[in-house]
Amino acid sequence: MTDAKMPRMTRIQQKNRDLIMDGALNVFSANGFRGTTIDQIARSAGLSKPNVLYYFSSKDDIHKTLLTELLDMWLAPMQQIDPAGDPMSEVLGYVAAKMRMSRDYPRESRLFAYEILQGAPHLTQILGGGLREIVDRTVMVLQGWMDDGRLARTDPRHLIFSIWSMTQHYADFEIQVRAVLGRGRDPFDEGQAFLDQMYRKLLTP
Amino acid sequence: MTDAKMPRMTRIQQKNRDLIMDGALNVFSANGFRGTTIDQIARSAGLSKPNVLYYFSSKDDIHKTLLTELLDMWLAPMQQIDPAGDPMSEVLGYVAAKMRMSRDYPRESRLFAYEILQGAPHLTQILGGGLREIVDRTVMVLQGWMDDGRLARTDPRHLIFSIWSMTQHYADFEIQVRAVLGRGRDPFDEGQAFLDQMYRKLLTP
DNA sequence: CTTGATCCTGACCGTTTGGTCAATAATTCA
DNA sequence: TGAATTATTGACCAAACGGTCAGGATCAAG
Repeated sequence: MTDAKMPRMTRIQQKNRDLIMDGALNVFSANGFRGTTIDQIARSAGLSKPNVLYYFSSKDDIHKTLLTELLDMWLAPMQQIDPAGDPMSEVLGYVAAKMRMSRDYPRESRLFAYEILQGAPHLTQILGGGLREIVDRTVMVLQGWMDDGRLARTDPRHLIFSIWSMTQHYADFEIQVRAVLGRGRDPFDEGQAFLDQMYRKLLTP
Repeated sequence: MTDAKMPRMTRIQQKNRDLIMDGALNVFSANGFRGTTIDQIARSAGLSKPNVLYYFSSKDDIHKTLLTELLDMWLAPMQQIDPAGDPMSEVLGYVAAKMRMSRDYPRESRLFAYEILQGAPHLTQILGGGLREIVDRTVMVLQGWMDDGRLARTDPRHLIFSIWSMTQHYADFEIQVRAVLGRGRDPFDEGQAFLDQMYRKLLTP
């Protein structure tokens, strides 16, 4: 689904577009859209500014492409929840997966955080459309488990919000977290342990 | 502590500085620091750009002043936790207070969210200094309650992180929350109910 | 090697932006 | 009232920024 749509893509095109996406992710996630210049992206990608604009028509184009390319990967963990699995394991597994995302892909987390904060100018369709459907599907699964008495009753949608906010907090506000915890501690390990305990307690029937 | 330090402040100065602070809060919280122009602040305040720069020396100055002026108010709820009060009520009261802040002061929430996301260029001192002390004090109180068996054991610092992230999520990512919930629902009321239930369950010994 | 397509860049352009300043208006107060 | 202080603004500047373009370099294929 990723690259099959454009068979006529040179190795150079492939490589440079990848470089630009990575550079753009660096800069956008650190400075937001308005705080990012094409020059910074070019420098981070190791290319010249006009060369960047040879592959993408505008800064907006880069940003939009980056968001849409990363969205699937970003939402993947929720879609891997298995309705046939053990409820507690599935939920805790999802929490752990999201926590791993925050640790391993903080740039992506911040990129989306900026976008939503900004009012999601490039994601409005997805927010009201695809995302809601994905959430609804998960809500059904959770609701089913609760109806079966295999999970304590809670509002499934706010449960999802809580997982999103708490896991992404460790990536988006990492500086604050580290400042409060001090040195020599691993925010992600500790956070993972805390969340595991928290959701086990909350969701045990 | 707020205005007593500068007795020689005209009514006009007082009024215009307030207008600028409010306009700046509007624009900064919506667009972030780099996404904000002095012209936008001036327009939102109903003043001209040079007039804004008559009261503040630079855009940076406006931003810094705004952050420091709002910080106390932002951290107030945590300092109102009463070590002599009932543990569960105090914690749930704090959660409710933070939730009310998200509903009533979403601009402030987003302002700080942008700042932390950005790497807190204007708050580094406060993050490593004052904030940590305030948190430490609260951590002591919580730890005491847990040691006395009046609250279930958890990591107090990560408990605080969870409260911050979940309550502020409803302000910072309000667009996403509303998109997922759909119309006709009150995110803040529902969120408050969810959090109340969640923390009651988590913290009951 | 030749040719056509792809790739790359220095120089450039118009606009936006943070900030300045001299001049004018309004306010304060003796 | 009148002088001194404070408040306000249009015009302006230099730097930064998004984006363009003509022309040259590189590459793939016959």
